[in-house]
Amino acid sequence: MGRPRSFEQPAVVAAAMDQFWSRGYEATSVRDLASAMSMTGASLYNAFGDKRSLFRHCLDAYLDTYARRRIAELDASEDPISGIRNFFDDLVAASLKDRRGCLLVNSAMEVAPWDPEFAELIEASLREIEDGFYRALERLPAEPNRQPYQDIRTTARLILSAVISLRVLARAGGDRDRLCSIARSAVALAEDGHRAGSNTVIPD
Amino acid sequence: MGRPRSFEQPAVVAAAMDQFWSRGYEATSVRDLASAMSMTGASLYNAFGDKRSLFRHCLDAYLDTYARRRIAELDASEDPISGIRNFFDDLVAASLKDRRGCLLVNSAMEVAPWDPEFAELIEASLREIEDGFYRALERLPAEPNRQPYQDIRTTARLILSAVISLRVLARAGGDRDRLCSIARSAVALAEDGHRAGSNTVIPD
DNA sequence: GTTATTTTAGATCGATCGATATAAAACTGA
DNA sequence: TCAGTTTTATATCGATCGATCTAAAATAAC
Repeated sequence: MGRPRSFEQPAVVAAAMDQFWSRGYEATSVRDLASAMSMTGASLYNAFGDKRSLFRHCLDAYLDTYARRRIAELDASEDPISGIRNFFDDLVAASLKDRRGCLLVNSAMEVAPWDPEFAELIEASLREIEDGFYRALERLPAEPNRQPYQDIRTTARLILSAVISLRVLARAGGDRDRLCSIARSAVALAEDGHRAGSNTVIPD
Repeated sequence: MGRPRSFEQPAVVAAAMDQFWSRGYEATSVRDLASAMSMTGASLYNAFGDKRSLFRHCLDAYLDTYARRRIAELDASEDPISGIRNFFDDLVAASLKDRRGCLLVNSAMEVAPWDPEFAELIEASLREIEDGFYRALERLPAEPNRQPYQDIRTTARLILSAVISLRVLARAGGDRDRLCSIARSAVALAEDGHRAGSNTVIPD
C-alpha cells in the first residue's frame, strides 16, 4: 500500500479553490497553490496530475459547496417567491462580505473562451442554476394580481443574468446600492411576471 | 530631433488592445504585444513605458472607440426608447460576431480587484455608461400607458447590469436566445418603467 | 526484518516572463 | 558634413513559469 498521504483531499482542494477564486487561473502559480495547500509541488502533481486537473477539482468543489447548495435551498423553500428572495438576500450579503465574486462567473470569463471542455462544464452549471429558477417559477400558482408569465424559461434566464451582473459588480467593487438594485429587480421579476418579449430585438 | 518613429500610435495601440481584449491582461505577454504591434520589445518599452501603461492606453482607446461611441449615439437619438433599442440591437449583433465580450467588463473582473487605479477608472467608465442611460430615461415624456419610474437612477443601473451580463454570456459562448432575452428585458425596462424596489432586500 | 509500494522533500529542468543594456541606424539642426 | 538626439534591433538580464527527476521517508504485506 505504500506511504499514506499526509493531507486531506477536501481541505487542500478548498485551499486551492480559494487561490483560483481570488486570483483567477492564469495568475495563480503552482507554487502559490502548493504553498496554500501546504504541500510540495511534487505531491501536488502526484495527487492531481497537473494545474488544469486541480482546477477542475476546485470548480467541482465550488459548484457543490456554493452554487448547488443555494439551488437546493431554493428547491426546498416552501414559497418560491420567498425562496428567490432568500437566494438574493444571501447572495448580496455574501458578495458584500467577500469581494471575489463567483468562481463560476469568473471562470466563464477567463477560462471558458480558451478551454472547450471547461466551457461545456461552465455552460452546464449555469444551466443548472437557471433550471433551479425555472422550477421555482413553475411552482408559482396563478394569482389575480400577477400577470401570467409570458415565458418561464425567459424569466429564469433573466434572473440568472441578474445573478451574473451582481457577481461581476461585486468583484469590481460595486457598492451595496448597486447590488441591492439588481437583487430587487430580480425578485420583482419573479413576483410580477415580466412583460419583456413584446418587442423583437435583432430579427436576423 | 532624432530618428522618427516608424509606427503610428493609434494603429499599434489598436493592435495591443485586440490582444488584451482577446486574452486578458495577465495572459498577454509583452512578446505577444510586440508581435501584434509589429514592434520590438525595446521600442514598445521606449514608447509606452511598461506593460501596465500600454494597457492604460488600450483601455482609454477602447472607451473612446466603442463605449463612448455607443453612448454618443444614444444621446443623439431622437426617441430615447428607440435609442436604447438600437443600443442593444447593436450590442447583440456585435457580441454575436465577436466573442471577446467587452474589454471594460473583462477588465472589471481581472484587473480591477488588484489595481486600485484601474478600479477607479473602470468604475468611472461604468458610471459614464449608466449616466448615458440615465439621460435617455430623463428625456422620456410621461405617457398614459406607462407607469411613472420609481427611480430613474435605479432603472439606469439595471439597464447597465443587463449590458454587463449580456457581455459576460457573450464571452462565455451564450447563444443568441440568451443574449436577446437580456436585451429585450432591458428595452422593456425602459419602455414600461419598472416596478422593482417595493420589496426591501438586505436591510442590514 | 525484508520487500514492495507510495508519498514525501529538495533540486532542477527548459521555457518564458517583464524589463533592460548596448550599439547600430536614421533623422534634425548647424 | 558632422554633432546631437531618438529609435531601432539584438542579445540578454534575473525571476518565475509549469512540470519533473532523484532519492529519502513511511507505510503494508509477507
